[in-house]
Amino acid sequence: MLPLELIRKDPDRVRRAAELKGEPAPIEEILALDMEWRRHVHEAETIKAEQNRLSKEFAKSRDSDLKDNLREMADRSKAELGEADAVKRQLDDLLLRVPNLFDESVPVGKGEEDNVVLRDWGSKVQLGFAARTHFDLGEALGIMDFERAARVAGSRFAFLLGQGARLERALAQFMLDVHTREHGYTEVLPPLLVNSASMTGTANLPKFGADAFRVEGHDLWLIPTSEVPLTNFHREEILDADRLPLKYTAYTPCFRSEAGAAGKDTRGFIRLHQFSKVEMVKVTAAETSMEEFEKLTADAEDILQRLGLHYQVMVMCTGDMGFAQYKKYDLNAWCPGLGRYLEVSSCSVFNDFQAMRANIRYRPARGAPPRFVHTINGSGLALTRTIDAIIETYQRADGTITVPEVLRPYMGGLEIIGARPAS
RNA sequence: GGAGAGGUGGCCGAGUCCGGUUGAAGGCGACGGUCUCGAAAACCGUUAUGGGUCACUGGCCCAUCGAGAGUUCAAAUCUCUCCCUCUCCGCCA
Repeated sequence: MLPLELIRKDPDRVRRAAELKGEPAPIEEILALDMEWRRHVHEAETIKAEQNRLSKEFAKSRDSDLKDNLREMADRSKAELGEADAVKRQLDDLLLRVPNLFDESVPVGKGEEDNVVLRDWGSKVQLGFAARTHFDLGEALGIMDFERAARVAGSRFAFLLGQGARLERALAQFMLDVHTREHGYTEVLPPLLVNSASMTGTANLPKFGADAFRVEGHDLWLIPTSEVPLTNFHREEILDADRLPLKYTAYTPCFRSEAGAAGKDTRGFIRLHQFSKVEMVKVTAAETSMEEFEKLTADAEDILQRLGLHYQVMVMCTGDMGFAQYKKYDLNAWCPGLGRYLEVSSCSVFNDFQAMRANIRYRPARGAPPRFVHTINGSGLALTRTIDAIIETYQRADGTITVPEVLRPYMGGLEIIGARPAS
């Protein structure tokens, strides 16, 4: 969330950012409620101060007139405080619905069409034959099964089998190894269910509850991304500055209801209720967040490059970057079978927007007052779609798939998926 | 799941029965100072967070002892609900 102080001092800036993001922001209501809240708080505290003073006097005098007077004061201060709390609750709820500001470098735009490709790496693979889709190849090879998944769970689920399942395991190992050994991240195996406070901390609540799965009868949600447990790991903490930046990575399944995505990407291993992802999360000091954001993006790109996948880096425009993000890059990998790029990573910097919600602070120097940390996260990478890009990029004319060299050690030396045994 | 014990400041730990100058003793740690060539020891001092307000590089006030509600003039202390931790039993991977 944004500091109330900022909305008081510079409401126009907040209004403009919300407008360009295409998000409604209840600034007028907030300002009105803020005034009302402060009026009640001031009144309540004034009465309470006097009541506290006289109460000490009563402890000595036991004067019955004074007691009557105090009882009346207690009623009044309680009533005022009740009013103040009620208004504050409304105010806080509205504050959680105000979108984040965005960085100067973010292009202004309305939607997808206004995103800007910053750079690309590699080039579209020349196969020399008609490219097939990953789901076509995957089903033919018996490494993907959508039909049985529909029977066992429902639409938007998939089975990976045999060398396909192994491919995902290999990718996860490979990514985690690179991030932990070379990029300096700490590997985490987090809870896959989190409470509402955590979901609010990362801004998945209150606005986006419909996108996640909730466990019936419990205050628990299936994580839509491990960003939620990783970022909330330090919720309600004050960290020492010399510990920053903290860097975490986790391989987990992610669960999304995909409400509102009806009819979109229904074919293939693209938009599922459950998919897995290696996530990277950084907790940084305010001064270094933009730099660390670029580095985190580079860490994700490093994986794509080692896998030999052609991709582009796209900076999301104001209208497409999301409610909570301060700046966001999407990494899109080329899939020749689909004939389009698939988003395999989304890297975002939030500044203190999540930190304020999750109340994660750090002490810049000894004795200095605490400040909110900045949080950053990005996929490094989404496993499912990376598998799609690999299958489509490394497909061979006979429908088998070459295993990218960096993955072979993780696949027991296997070079080709689907090859018939030599015997 | 059953029975019991407990959750207090950066940490340890009093206080809770018998409610009141206790935002909280004492210890440890950390920081500043005295001493010393320097260090250690000793001694002195400092050491929570959020918020409101004002004649604002400071003062005054309010809140916070797991969370929430209640009783009371007054709650860390009494009552209720919830959450969490520990021990034992049961059950399991």
